[in-house]
Amino acid sequence: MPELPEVEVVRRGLDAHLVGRRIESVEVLHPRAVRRHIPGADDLAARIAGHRVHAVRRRGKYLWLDLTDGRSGDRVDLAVIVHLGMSGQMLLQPPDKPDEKHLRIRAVLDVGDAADGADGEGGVPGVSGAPAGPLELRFVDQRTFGGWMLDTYAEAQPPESVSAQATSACVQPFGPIPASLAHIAPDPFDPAYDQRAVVATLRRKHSEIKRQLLDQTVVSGIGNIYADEGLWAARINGTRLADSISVRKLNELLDAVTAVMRSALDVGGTSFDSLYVNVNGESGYFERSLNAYGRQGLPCRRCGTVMRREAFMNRSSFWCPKCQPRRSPRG
DNA sequence: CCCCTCTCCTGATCGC
DNA sequence: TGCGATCAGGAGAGGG
Repeated sequence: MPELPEVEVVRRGLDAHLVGRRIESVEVLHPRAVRRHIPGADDLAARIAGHRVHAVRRRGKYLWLDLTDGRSGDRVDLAVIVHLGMSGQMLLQPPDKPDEKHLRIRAVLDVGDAADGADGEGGVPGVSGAPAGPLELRFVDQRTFGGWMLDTYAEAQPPESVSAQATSACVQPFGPIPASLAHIAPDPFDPAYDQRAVVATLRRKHSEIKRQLLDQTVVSGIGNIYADEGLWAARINGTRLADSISVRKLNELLDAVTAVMRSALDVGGTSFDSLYVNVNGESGYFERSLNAYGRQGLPCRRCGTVMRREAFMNRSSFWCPKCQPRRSPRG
Protein backbone atom coordinates (compact mmCIF):
# COMPACT_ATOMS: atom_id res chain seq x y z
CA MET A 1 0.00 0.00 0.00
CA PRO A 2 1.74 3.13 -1.11
CA GLU A 3 1.99 5.78 1.57
CA LEU A 4 4.32 8.78 1.55
CA PRO A 5 7.67 6.91 1.44
CA GLU A 6 6.57 4.62 -1.37
CA VAL A 7 5.12 7.51 -3.37
CA GLU A 8 8.32 9.49 -2.86
CA VAL A 9 10.39 6.58 -4.17
CA VAL A 10 8.21 6.56 -7.26
CA ARG A 11 8.47 10.32 -7.63
CA ARG A 12 12.26 10.15 -7.60
CA GLY A 13 12.35 7.41 -10.16
CA LEU A 14 10.01 9.27 -12.46
CA ASP A 15 11.82 12.55 -11.93
CA ALA A 16 15.10 10.90 -12.87
CA HIS A 17 13.77 9.36 -16.06
CA LEU A 18 11.01 11.63 -17.31
CA VAL A 19 12.25 15.18 -16.98
CA GLY A 20 12.89 16.59 -20.43
CA ARG A 21 10.87 13.92 -22.17
CA ARG A 22 7.96 14.86 -24.40
CA ILE A 23 4.72 12.92 -24.21
CA GLU A 24 3.64 12.09 -27.74
CA SER A 25 0.29 10.49 -27.01
CA VAL A 26 -1.86 9.06 -24.25
CA GLU A 27 -4.20 6.11 -24.37
CA VAL A 28 -6.76 5.44 -21.64
CA LEU A 29 -7.59 1.75 -21.44
CA HIS A 30 -9.96 1.85 -18.48
CA PRO A 31 -12.36 4.75 -17.87
CA ARG A 32 -12.27 4.32 -14.11
CA ALA A 33 -8.61 5.35 -14.07
CA VAL A 34 -9.62 8.87 -15.14
CA ARG A 35 -12.94 9.13 -13.29
CA ARG A 36 -11.72 12.18 -11.37
CA HIS A 37 -11.01 13.98 -14.63
CA ILE A 38 -14.51 15.25 -15.27
CA PRO A 39 -14.02 16.28 -18.93
CA GLY A 40 -13.21 12.66 -19.67
CA ALA A 41 -10.56 10.42 -21.15
CA ASP A 42 -10.44 11.99 -24.60
CA ASP A 43 -9.92 15.44 -23.13
CA LEU A 44 -7.15 14.20 -20.87
CA ALA A 45 -5.33 12.45 -23.67
CA ALA A 46 -5.63 15.33 -26.10
CA ARG A 47 -4.45 17.94 -23.66
CA ILE A 48 -1.37 16.03 -22.48
CA ALA A 49 -0.14 15.16 -25.95
CA GLY A 50 2.77 17.30 -27.09
CA HIS A 51 3.68 18.52 -23.61
CA ARG A 52 7.08 18.03 -22.07
CA VAL A 53 7.77 16.90 -18.50
CA HIS A 54 9.39 19.67 -16.51
CA ALA A 55 9.35 18.17 -13.01
CA VAL A 56 7.74 15.44 -10.98
CA ARG A 57 6.39 16.62 -7.65
CA ARG A 58 4.51 15.30 -4.66
CA ARG A 59 2.40 16.27 -1.70
CA GLY A 60 1.41 13.53 0.70
CA LYS A 61 0.34 10.55 -1.36
CA TYR A 62 -0.39 12.59 -4.47
CA LEU A 63 2.21 13.10 -7.14
CA TRP A 64 2.03 15.10 -10.32
CA LEU A 65 3.93 15.84 -13.47
CA ASP A 66 4.49 19.51 -14.20
CA LEU A 67 4.26 19.91 -17.95
CA THR A 68 5.44 22.65 -20.26
CA ASP A 69 3.62 23.63 -23.37
CA GLY A 70 6.03 22.90 -26.17
CA ARG A 71 4.05 24.92 -28.68
CA SER A 72 3.65 28.41 -27.26
CA GLY A 73 6.60 29.02 -25.03
CA ASP A 74 8.21 27.03 -22.30
CA ARG A 75 5.79 27.57 -19.44
CA VAL A 76 4.55 25.17 -16.81
CA ASP A 77 0.86 25.31 -17.54
CA LEU A 78 -0.48 21.83 -16.97
CA ALA A 79 -0.24 19.21 -14.22
CA VAL A 80 -1.00 15.51 -14.51
CA ILE A 81 -2.08 14.56 -11.01
CA VAL A 82 -1.59 10.91 -10.11
CA HIS A 83 -2.86 8.96 -7.14
CA LEU A 84 -1.72 5.36 -6.78
CA GLY A 85 -4.64 4.32 -4.61
CA MET A 86 -3.92 0.94 -3.12
CA SER A 87 -2.29 -0.87 -5.97
CA GLY A 88 -1.21 1.70 -8.55
CA GLN A 89 2.15 1.51 -10.30
CA MET A 90 3.90 3.93 -12.64
CA LEU A 91 6.09 1.79 -14.85
CA LEU A 92 8.59 2.84 -17.49
CA GLN A 93 8.67 0.16 -20.13
CA PRO A 94 9.96 -0.38 -23.64
CA PRO A 95 7.07 -0.30 -26.12
CA ASP A 96 7.59 -3.88 -27.22
CA LYS A 97 7.00 -5.22 -23.75
CA PRO A 98 3.59 -6.91 -23.58
CA ASP A 99 0.86 -4.98 -21.82
CA GLU A 100 0.43 -5.70 -18.15
CA LYS A 101 -2.79 -7.41 -17.17
CA HIS A 102 -4.08 -4.36 -15.32
CA LEU A 103 -2.71 -1.67 -17.61
CA ARG A 104 -5.06 1.34 -17.34
CA ILE A 105 -3.24 4.22 -19.04
CA ARG A 106 -0.36 4.33 -21.52
CA ALA A 107 1.69 7.43 -22.31
CA VAL A 108 4.07 7.18 -25.24
CA LEU A 109 7.25 9.20 -24.81
CA ASP A 110 9.41 10.69 -27.49
CA VAL A 111 12.30 8.79 -28.98
CA GLY A 112 15.89 9.63 -28.23
CA ASP A 113 17.73 10.95 -25.21
CA ALA A 114 16.12 13.67 -23.21
CA ALA A 115 18.78 16.25 -24.00
CA ASP A 116 17.64 16.22 -27.58
CA GLY A 117 15.39 19.19 -28.09
CA ALA A 118 15.16 20.10 -24.42
CA ASP A 119 16.03 23.50 -23.08
CA GLY A 120 19.45 23.17 -24.56
CA GLU A 121 21.05 22.51 -21.21
CA GLY A 122 20.92 18.77 -21.21
CA GLY A 123 18.26 16.32 -20.29
CA VAL A 124 18.61 13.93 -17.43
CA PRO A 125 21.53 14.92 -15.26
CA GLY A 126 23.44 12.37 -13.29
CA VAL A 127 21.29 9.43 -14.15
CA SER A 128 23.10 6.41 -15.36
CA GLY A 129 20.85 3.80 -16.78
CA ALA A 130 18.24 6.32 -17.85
CA PRO A 131 16.78 4.60 -20.84
CA ALA A 132 17.20 6.22 -24.20
CA GLY A 133 15.01 5.38 -27.13
CA PRO A 134 11.32 4.68 -27.23
CA LEU A 135 9.68 4.38 -23.86
CA GLU A 136 6.23 4.14 -22.42
CA LEU A 137 4.96 5.37 -19.11
CA ARG A 138 2.34 2.88 -17.99
CA PHE A 139 -0.18 3.25 -15.20
CA VAL A 140 -0.98 -0.22 -13.93
CA ASP A 141 -3.57 -0.61 -11.17
CA GLN A 142 -5.26 -3.82 -10.19
CA ARG A 143 -7.87 -2.45 -7.81
CA THR A 144 -8.53 0.79 -9.68
CA PHE A 145 -8.63 3.00 -6.63
CA GLY A 146 -5.98 5.18 -8.19
CA GLY A 147 -6.07 7.34 -11.28
CA TRP A 148 -4.95 10.38 -13.25
CA MET A 149 -6.53 13.78 -13.60
CA LEU A 150 -5.51 17.07 -15.16
CA ASP A 151 -5.22 20.47 -13.59
CA THR A 152 -4.21 23.78 -15.05
CA TYR A 153 -2.29 26.40 -13.13
CA ALA A 154 -4.21 29.62 -12.68
CA GLU A 155 -1.30 31.50 -14.15
CA ALA A 156 1.26 29.76 -16.27
CA GLN A 157 4.44 29.41 -14.25
CA PRO A 158 7.77 30.32 -15.76
CA PRO A 159 9.99 27.24 -15.52
CA GLU A 160 12.49 29.10 -13.33
CA SER A 161 9.96 29.14 -10.51
CA VAL A 162 10.22 25.42 -10.24
CA SER A 163 13.57 24.63 -8.74
CA ALA A 164 14.95 21.21 -9.40
CA GLN A 165 17.69 21.13 -6.81
CA ALA A 166 16.92 17.95 -4.95
CA THR A 167 19.71 18.22 -2.46
CA SER A 168 18.71 16.06 0.47
CA ALA A 169 16.69 12.93 0.87
CA CYS A 170 13.33 14.59 1.26
CA VAL A 171 13.71 17.78 -0.71
CA GLN A 172 11.99 17.89 -4.04
CA PRO A 173 11.45 20.49 -6.70
CA PHE A 174 9.07 23.11 -5.40
CA GLY A 175 6.59 25.47 -6.92
CA PRO A 176 2.87 26.06 -6.86
CA ILE A 177 0.50 23.30 -5.80
CA PRO A 178 -2.26 22.45 -8.29
CA ALA A 179 -5.54 23.99 -7.18
CA SER A 180 -7.29 20.65 -6.92
CA LEU A 181 -4.82 19.60 -4.23
CA ALA A 182 -5.31 22.72 -2.14
CA HIS A 183 -7.24 20.75 0.46
CA ILE A 184 -4.31 18.37 1.03
CA ALA A 185 -2.25 19.50 4.02
CA PRO A 186 1.54 19.63 3.77
CA ASP A 187 3.25 16.37 4.65
CA PRO A 188 6.07 16.21 7.22
CA PHE A 189 8.74 16.48 4.51
CA ASP A 190 7.26 19.59 2.92
CA PRO A 191 9.00 22.93 3.60
CA ALA A 192 5.50 24.26 4.25
CA TYR A 193 4.90 21.70 7.01
CA ASP A 194 4.17 23.42 10.31
CA GLN A 195 4.01 20.92 13.13
CA ARG A 196 2.92 23.51 15.68
CA ALA A 197 -0.09 24.25 13.51
CA VAL A 198 -0.87 20.54 13.15
CA VAL A 199 -0.68 20.06 16.91
CA ALA A 200 -2.95 23.06 17.43
CA THR A 201 -5.44 21.57 15.01
CA LEU A 202 -5.33 18.20 16.74
CA ARG A 203 -5.91 19.81 20.12
CA ARG A 204 -9.24 21.05 18.79
CA LYS A 205 -10.38 17.68 17.42
CA HIS A 206 -12.85 15.70 19.47
CA SER A 207 -12.12 12.59 17.46
CA GLU A 208 -9.93 9.54 17.72
CA ILE A 209 -6.27 10.34 17.12
CA LYS A 210 -5.73 7.61 14.55
CA ARG A 211 -8.63 8.89 12.49
CA GLN A 212 -6.98 12.31 12.53
CA LEU A 213 -3.60 10.92 11.49
CA LEU A 214 -5.31 9.44 8.46
CA ASP A 215 -7.12 12.67 7.61
CA GLN A 216 -5.13 14.15 4.73
CA THR A 217 -6.49 17.64 5.41
CA VAL A 218 -4.78 17.66 8.82
CA VAL A 219 -1.41 16.22 7.85
CA SER A 220 -0.84 14.29 4.66
CA GLY A 221 1.08 11.21 3.61
CA ILE A 222 0.14 8.96 6.52
CA GLY A 223 -1.78 5.74 5.85
CA ASN A 224 -2.83 2.83 7.98
CA ILE A 225 0.64 1.28 8.29
CA TYR A 226 2.61 4.34 9.35
CA ALA A 227 -0.20 5.53 11.60
CA ASP A 228 0.01 2.29 13.57
CA GLU A 229 3.82 2.44 13.61
CA GLY A 230 3.85 6.01 14.89
CA LEU A 231 1.24 5.31 17.56
CA TRP A 232 3.23 2.31 18.74
CA ALA A 233 6.47 4.29 18.87
CA ALA A 234 4.81 7.09 20.84
CA ARG A 235 2.93 4.62 23.05
CA ILE A 236 -0.46 6.08 22.27
CA ASN A 237 -3.65 4.13 21.75
CA GLY A 238 -5.24 5.14 18.47
CA THR A 239 -8.71 5.32 19.98
CA ARG A 240 -7.76 8.14 22.32
CA LEU A 241 -9.42 11.43 21.54
CA ALA A 242 -7.02 13.91 19.97
CA ASP A 243 -8.14 16.76 22.21
CA SER A 244 -7.28 14.70 25.28
CA ILE A 245 -3.61 14.29 24.36
CA SER A 246 -1.02 16.77 25.56
CA VAL A 247 0.89 19.04 23.23
CA ARG A 248 4.10 17.31 24.22
CA LYS A 249 2.67 13.90 23.44
CA LEU A 250 1.22 15.02 20.10
CA ASN A 251 4.61 16.35 19.10
CA GLU A 252 6.15 13.06 20.11
CA LEU A 253 3.63 11.26 17.94
CA LEU A 254 4.21 13.40 14.86
CA ASP A 255 7.97 13.14 15.35
CA ALA A 256 7.64 9.38 15.56
CA VAL A 257 5.54 9.10 12.41
CA THR A 258 8.02 11.31 10.57
CA ALA A 259 10.97 9.24 11.76
CA VAL A 260 9.36 5.98 10.70
CA MET A 261 8.54 7.34 7.26
CA ARG A 262 12.05 8.69 6.87
CA SER A 263 13.66 5.35 7.63
CA ALA A 264 11.29 3.61 5.26
CA LEU A 265 12.28 6.12 2.61
CA ASP A 266 15.97 5.57 3.31
CA VAL A 267 15.57 1.85 2.74
CA GLY A 268 13.19 2.01 -0.21
CA GLY A 269 15.02 4.81 -1.92
CA THR A 270 18.01 2.69 -2.75
CA SER A 271 16.47 0.37 -5.25
CA PHE A 272 14.88 2.23 -8.12
CA ASP A 273 17.80 2.92 -10.41
CA SER A 274 16.72 0.67 -13.25
CA LEU A 275 14.23 1.61 -15.92
CA TYR A 276 11.65 -0.35 -14.03
CA VAL A 277 10.10 1.91 -11.45
CA ASN A 278 8.27 -0.34 -9.09
CA VAL A 279 5.76 1.45 -7.06
CA ASN A 280 3.89 -1.15 -5.26
CA GLY A 281 5.60 -0.62 -1.94
CA GLU A 282 5.17 -4.30 -1.30
CA SER A 283 8.71 -5.19 -2.24
CA GLY A 284 9.29 -5.82 1.41
CA TYR A 285 12.43 -3.87 2.27
CA PHE A 286 10.69 -2.25 5.17
CA GLU A 287 8.34 -5.01 6.14
CA ARG A 288 10.89 -6.69 8.33
CA SER A 289 11.23 -3.66 10.56
CA LEU A 290 7.55 -3.06 11.23
CA ASN A 291 6.80 -2.95 14.94
CA ALA A 292 3.02 -2.87 14.92
CA TYR A 293 1.37 -3.39 11.55
CA GLY A 294 0.42 -7.01 10.93
CA ARG A 295 1.83 -8.23 14.24
CA GLN A 296 -1.32 -9.45 15.99
CA GLY A 297 -0.56 -12.47 18.14
CA LEU A 298 3.18 -11.71 18.14
CA PRO A 299 5.11 -10.33 21.10
CA CYS A 300 5.56 -6.59 21.32
CA ARG A 301 9.18 -5.83 20.42
CA ARG A 302 9.36 -3.49 23.40
CA CYS A 303 7.66 -5.33 26.26
CA GLY A 304 6.80 -8.80 24.97
CA THR A 305 3.07 -8.50 25.50
CA VAL A 306 1.00 -10.18 22.81
CA MET A 307 -0.04 -7.61 20.19
CA ARG A 308 -3.69 -7.15 19.31
CA ARG A 309 -5.68 -6.39 16.25
CA GLU A 310 -8.97 -4.57 16.11
CA ALA A 311 -11.35 -3.51 13.37
CA PHE A 312 -11.31 0.20 12.74
CA MET A 313 -12.82 2.27 9.94
CA ASN A 314 -13.25 -0.75 7.68
CA ARG A 315 -9.61 -1.65 8.18
CA SER A 316 -7.44 -2.94 11.00
CA SER A 317 -5.46 -1.46 13.84
CA PHE A 318 -2.55 -3.20 15.48
CA TRP A 319 -1.35 -2.23 18.93
CA CYS A 320 0.26 -3.37 22.15
CA PRO A 321 -2.26 -3.47 25.00
CA LYS A 322 0.42 -2.77 27.58
CA CYS A 323 2.44 -0.03 25.87
CA GLN A 324 -0.62 1.60 24.37
CA PRO A 325 -3.37 1.45 26.98
CA ARG A 326 -6.79 2.72 26.02
CA ARG A 327 -6.59 5.47 28.60
CA SER A 328 -3.58 7.14 30.05
CA PRO A 329 -2.46 5.31 33.23
CA ARG A 330 -3.52 8.26 35.40
CA GLY A 331 -6.96 8.34 33.82
C1' DC B 1 -19.15 23.32 10.92
C1' DC B 2 -17.90 18.86 12.74
C1' DC B 3 -17.72 14.09 12.82
C1' DC B 4 -18.48 9.54 11.01
C1' DT B 5 -20.15 5.80 7.80
C1' DC B 6 -20.37 4.04 3.54
C1' DT B 7 -18.81 2.89 -1.18
C1' DC B 8 -15.87 2.06 -5.01
C1' DC B 9 -12.66 -2.34 -6.90
C1' DT B 10 -10.11 -7.02 -7.68
C1' DG B 11 -7.58 -11.01 -6.31
C1' DA B 12 -5.85 -13.97 -2.62
C1' DT B 13 -7.29 -16.85 0.86
C1' DC B 14 -10.26 -19.50 3.90
C1' DG B 15 -14.05 -22.45 5.52
C1' DC B 16 -17.47 -25.58 4.23
C1' DT C 1 -13.39 -28.85 -6.98
C1' DG C 2 -16.30 -25.15 -6.28
C1' DC C 3 -18.32 -21.36 -4.16
C1' DG C 4 -19.42 -17.69 -1.20
C1' DA C 5 -17.49 -14.80 2.46
C1' DT C 6 -13.83 -12.02 3.99
C1' DC C 7 -10.04 -8.94 3.75
C1' DA C 8 -6.89 -5.31 2.01
C1' DG C 9 -7.84 0.43 2.30
C1' DG C 10 -7.51 5.92 0.16
C1' DA C 11 -10.58 9.39 -0.51
C1' DG C 12 -14.65 11.69 -1.07
C1' DA C 13 -19.85 11.85 -1.05
C1' DG C 14 -23.32 12.31 1.90
C1' DG C 15 -25.81 11.70 6.42
C1' DG C 16 -26.55 12.88 11.24
